[in-house]
Amino acid sequence: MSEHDAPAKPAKSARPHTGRRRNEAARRAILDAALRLLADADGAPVTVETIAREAGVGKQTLYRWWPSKGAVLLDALTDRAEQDVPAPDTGSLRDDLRAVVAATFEGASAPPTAPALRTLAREAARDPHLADLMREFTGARRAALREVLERGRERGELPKGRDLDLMVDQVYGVFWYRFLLGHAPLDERTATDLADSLVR
Amino acid sequence: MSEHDAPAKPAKSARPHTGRRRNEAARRAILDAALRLLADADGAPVTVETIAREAGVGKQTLYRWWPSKGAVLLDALTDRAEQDVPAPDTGSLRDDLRAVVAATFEGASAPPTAPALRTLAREAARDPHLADLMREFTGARRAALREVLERGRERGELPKGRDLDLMVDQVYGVFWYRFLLGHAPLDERTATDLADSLVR
Amino acid sequence: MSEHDAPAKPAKSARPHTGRRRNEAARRAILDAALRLLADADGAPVTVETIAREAGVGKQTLYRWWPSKGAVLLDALTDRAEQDVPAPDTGSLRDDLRAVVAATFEGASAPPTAPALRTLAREAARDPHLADLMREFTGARRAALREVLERGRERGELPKGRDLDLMVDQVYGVFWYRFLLGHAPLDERTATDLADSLVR
Amino acid sequence: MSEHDAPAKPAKSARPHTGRRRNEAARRAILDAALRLLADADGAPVTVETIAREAGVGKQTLYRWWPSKGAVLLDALTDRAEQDVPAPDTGSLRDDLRAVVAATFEGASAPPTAPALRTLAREAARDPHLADLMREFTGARRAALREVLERGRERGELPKGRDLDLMVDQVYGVFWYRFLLGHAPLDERTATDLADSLVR
DNA sequence: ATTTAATCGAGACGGTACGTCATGTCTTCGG
DNA sequence: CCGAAGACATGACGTACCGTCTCGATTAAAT
Repeated sequence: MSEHDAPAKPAKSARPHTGRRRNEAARRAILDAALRLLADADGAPVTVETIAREAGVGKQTLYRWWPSKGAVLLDALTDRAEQDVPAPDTGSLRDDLRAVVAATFEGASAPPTAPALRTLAREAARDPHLADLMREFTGARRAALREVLERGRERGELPKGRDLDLMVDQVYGVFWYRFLLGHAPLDERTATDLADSLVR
Repeated sequence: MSEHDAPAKPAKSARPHTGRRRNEAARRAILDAALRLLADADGAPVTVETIAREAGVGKQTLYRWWPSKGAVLLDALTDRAEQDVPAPDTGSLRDDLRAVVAATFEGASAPPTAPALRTLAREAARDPHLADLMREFTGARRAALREVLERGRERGELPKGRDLDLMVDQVYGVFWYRFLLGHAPLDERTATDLADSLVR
Repeated sequence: MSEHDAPAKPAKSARPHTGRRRNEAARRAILDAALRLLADADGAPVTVETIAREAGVGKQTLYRWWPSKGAVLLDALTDRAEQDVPAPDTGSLRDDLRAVVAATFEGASAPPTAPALRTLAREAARDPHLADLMREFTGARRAALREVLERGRERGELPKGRDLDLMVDQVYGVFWYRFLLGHAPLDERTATDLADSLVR
Repeated sequence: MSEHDAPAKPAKSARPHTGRRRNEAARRAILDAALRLLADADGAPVTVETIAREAGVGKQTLYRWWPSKGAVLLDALTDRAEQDVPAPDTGSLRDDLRAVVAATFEGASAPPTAPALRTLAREAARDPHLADLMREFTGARRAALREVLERGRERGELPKGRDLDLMVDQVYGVFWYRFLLGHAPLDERTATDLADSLVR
């Protein structure tokens, strides 16, 4: 996820690489600065210029490695939250579901992540490139949740006919809808209710 | 891209301005132009400048009557789709719900509305003012749906403990989530499944 | 010289002008700021951004009225030094010539003008647009000097065969050559010697 | 514009790099490329990047051997036109002068040199380093011409009081002034007239 | 019938951010 | 250790929109 399609392209056979290598420190500085700004400015602009200055980096370096500002932001976010797609397997669908939903709600509501995620969504709205990346990102999340549901169905905890994709979207739909509009809470109670409403 | 110098039929002659009273023709021209651009440019910018030019109107006229570009866009959209909040009352919660959900899905997927709504959501992401308006707009929709649910509960079709707000958000959450990401259909089948999953 | 071709363009008959008029204060502020920077920074960059900031003006305003940074600089310089093309008429070619050359040398060496003129020449080297303007500007100067010479020739102070254009270029050639390279002085003594060498 | 992706025959194969010793072939390739670009792009930018690419050379190789881009350009030009400072000695000042001036005019007007020289002057305007080199270069030319004049004065062809430096600058002043502005010719007729006007 | 005042189209204004370009330095690798 | 490749920090460039602010012309209501 850290790049987009870094791999392969062996091409020119004999010359695997020439020239100075990518500066890992600069990459980190950029992602850190991006995350910091994303978190600090709750919904505020977050300009490319600011990220670059904050990271002590030239704008060009940023544009060299990421196709758009949004890509940096998403990268910054996922790079940190890489592993936290839980997908537990307790043997009970209800429990698994409650855990996943609660973790999703809580993870996204925690102080560093929430504003960052919000800003990210805002940026994705006008940056088609970032929108694609977001689609990819959310796709991964959906897939993880779907697996939990499939396990439950195999255990017979769900009727064969249930539309699993719809169930997944009910979870993430509620999450994003409330997260972005902010008209209702995303607390543990809600998580439990939501999970229960699905496995009824 | 349909922007910079579209044929731009400003209809100059047919709409003299009035003085003293608000010029209704200008208002219509603006809303029409906004809707047209909103629909044409699926996700494209839609600048204030463009709306004004397309409507054959000065920017100030626009800012005189709407507090922000977003307000115009939302106005343009709702002005047309004012009445279509159905809220039927068949006596059966399941049937009412199926109808509302299906109507929501279908109404938003129809050619003129879908791109407009999508663009609107995109604009709302960066325009706090429009975001507020959207909150209001979606609030009205939620209230309408909630009424349907309340009627059902009063008829005993729902247990007392059910969180009606959560049910409402499951409907609109799924709708917006799929509508904006576009990873899964918003067809009649889905509408029925979703409605049924709630009144199980 | 202040613009480029502001006049005329009656065109559309009935509507001589619409929209806000050009802000003369902004124009002055820009020219003043440009001249100040031109003078202060002897050869230093003088960026568009700086001029705009110094003048308290948006960059766009600058680009709206001048086709290039260089145009602003030249305008700033000529706008102030408009009238000082002397072209005296004492009745004696030698005296006229001495006066013109000395005035040219002195005018360009005076503290506010010299650095500005130097910067201008530097900018003209990379800005084709400004180069054109400079050609125009120097052309006017040459024409003025040529008139002095023509008067002298008519009085019989110069043989019919003398190439007046060459004489003019000897004056301005020496001036610019020394002015830009700075290897030799442009003092009154030199002015006299140069004038005398031409009317020998 | 002959820049971004010109056919760019880097002549990759024919010039393997050496290691340890300075690669004379690289030096030649750089000077040749510089001269070619200098001549081709009459007034166009001529970036370091372009020279390097055109020469099939890394930028660093360039900066290792020359202190600035301008140094390369000047080197490229003089390297070729090294010897043509004529300084003839016919015994007649008028004839010597006519020869030098005509040679200067003609040498600089020849197709390969003129655009290169023009670009060089343009670059010198913004590159202080190159400006210094140009000062040196022109200084040498002036010295050569001054010698011719001194010989003439010793032969009594010039009065003791004449300011030789001024005479020199009249020649080179006219040359550069016309060369850079291009408002009048630098032909043989002009050369003769100019020489004659000095020894009158 | 005049005045008055708000409307209209047009468009200039001060800003902010954008994405690109060139410079000169630096780092890496193969020969 | 040279040379090609190319990443890096810097900083100016010219463009796009934003929302505000004049303009002169138009026109309905108040005098």
